Amino acid sequence: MNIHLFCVMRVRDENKIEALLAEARKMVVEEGFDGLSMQKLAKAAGVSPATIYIYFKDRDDLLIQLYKRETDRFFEYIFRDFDPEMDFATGMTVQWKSRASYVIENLDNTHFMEHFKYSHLHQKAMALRDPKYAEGLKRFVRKAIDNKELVEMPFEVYWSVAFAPLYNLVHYHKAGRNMAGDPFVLTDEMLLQTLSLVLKALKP
Amino acid sequence: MNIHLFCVMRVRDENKIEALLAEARKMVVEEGFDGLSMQKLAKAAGVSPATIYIYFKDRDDLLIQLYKRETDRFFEYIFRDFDPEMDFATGMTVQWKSRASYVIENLDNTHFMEHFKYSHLHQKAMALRDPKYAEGLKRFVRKAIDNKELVEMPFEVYWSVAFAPLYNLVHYHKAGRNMAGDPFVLTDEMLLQTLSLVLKALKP
DNA sequence: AAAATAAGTGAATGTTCATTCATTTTTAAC
DNA sequence: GTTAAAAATGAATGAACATTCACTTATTTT
Repeated sequence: MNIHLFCVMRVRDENKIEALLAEARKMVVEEGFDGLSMQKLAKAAGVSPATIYIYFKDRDDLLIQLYKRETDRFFEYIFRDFDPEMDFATGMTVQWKSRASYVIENLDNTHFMEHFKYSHLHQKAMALRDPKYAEGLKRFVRKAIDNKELVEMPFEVYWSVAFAPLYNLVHYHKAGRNMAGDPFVLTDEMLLQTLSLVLKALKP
Repeated sequence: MNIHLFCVMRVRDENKIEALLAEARKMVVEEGFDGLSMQKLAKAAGVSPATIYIYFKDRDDLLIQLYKRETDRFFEYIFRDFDPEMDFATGMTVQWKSRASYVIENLDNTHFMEHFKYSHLHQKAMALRDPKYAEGLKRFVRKAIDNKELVEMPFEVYWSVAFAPLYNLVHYHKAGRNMAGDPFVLTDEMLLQTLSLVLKALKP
């Protein structure tokens, strides 16, 4: 074994990885998981099919890495201004508005993340998640319940009441239609009203 | 043209259609849309691949027909005991509990419907929907707002606050895990609490 | 500039895909 | 039991699929 073994090497091209993942996301959002083929992806990203396999073990690995990257970016953003020690109303508002602005500004990324949650790869991908963000939110909720700022409830009930309505509205917005097929555009006013309804539900 | 043209004919085998759709749903739920191939489906349903094309135009048509069948069955069930003329608290409770019991008892069907909503076929499938159910719910909401039993809000905000938390909880339940990867089993108590939180949010 | 090594490739591999077609089977009316 | 017509089929088709491999290119240390 040579001491220089890890020194003589050409650098990984991060731009290629970026391009591949961005194109893959676009293809999945536009045509579904069965619309993502490795040869079409290679062409769209301007590389050879073989190059994909330098950076990713296989197709599943590429999708899992993409999901991990998307969730990392998402969590980093929404926890930037959030502190579990905030009082409940402040913390909820910060957390909710961060999520809202991220998903509105990143409709494709959000669509991909939500779509991925229904795939059989989701289980495998969850194992790679950094638990620190979920832990922070859990601590925030536990503290709020202890302080009587939040009705006592399981964490999953809290999460579902607090955030599921937001993602549902954004899904309509991305489609441009509501559940009945009517045209729909999400407004700031609707977002603020939804937040206030959610707070009303959760506060004692 | 012969008068017997429409009399001499072999009957369509509804069992085959049932078997095909049931197996297709199972394959999509277990392996995703890219896990559904026509040859594997034919084998699973015990027919020849060519037989599928007697009943369905192509793969997309099969998926769209399946989605239509699932949503029809779902809406028929949840509107069975519901009447738009009910007062708000009663109507909401009936509607919510119907949805809850259907989705809990039909986890695979629900998973398929939710998954399908993120596919590019969803737009096409929505055009086939009978609008009568959505109309009933809209009338119910309009009347509740007029009667001051429900805060004034867009229909989409109402729907999202009212029902999105339920579907989110059921998604965790089906996976057996919450968003953080912890084991999760949905209980009746959680369902009832979620309903009461939602009612609190919506009532003036 | 030579040597070393990873990055990158185009063409090829064998497989699986959706779909079709020539043919046979089943059914129901006569 | 003959006839008509749809139902059903197995085998075949060509396209598209994920992945690999022998090879070339680029980069850095020596």
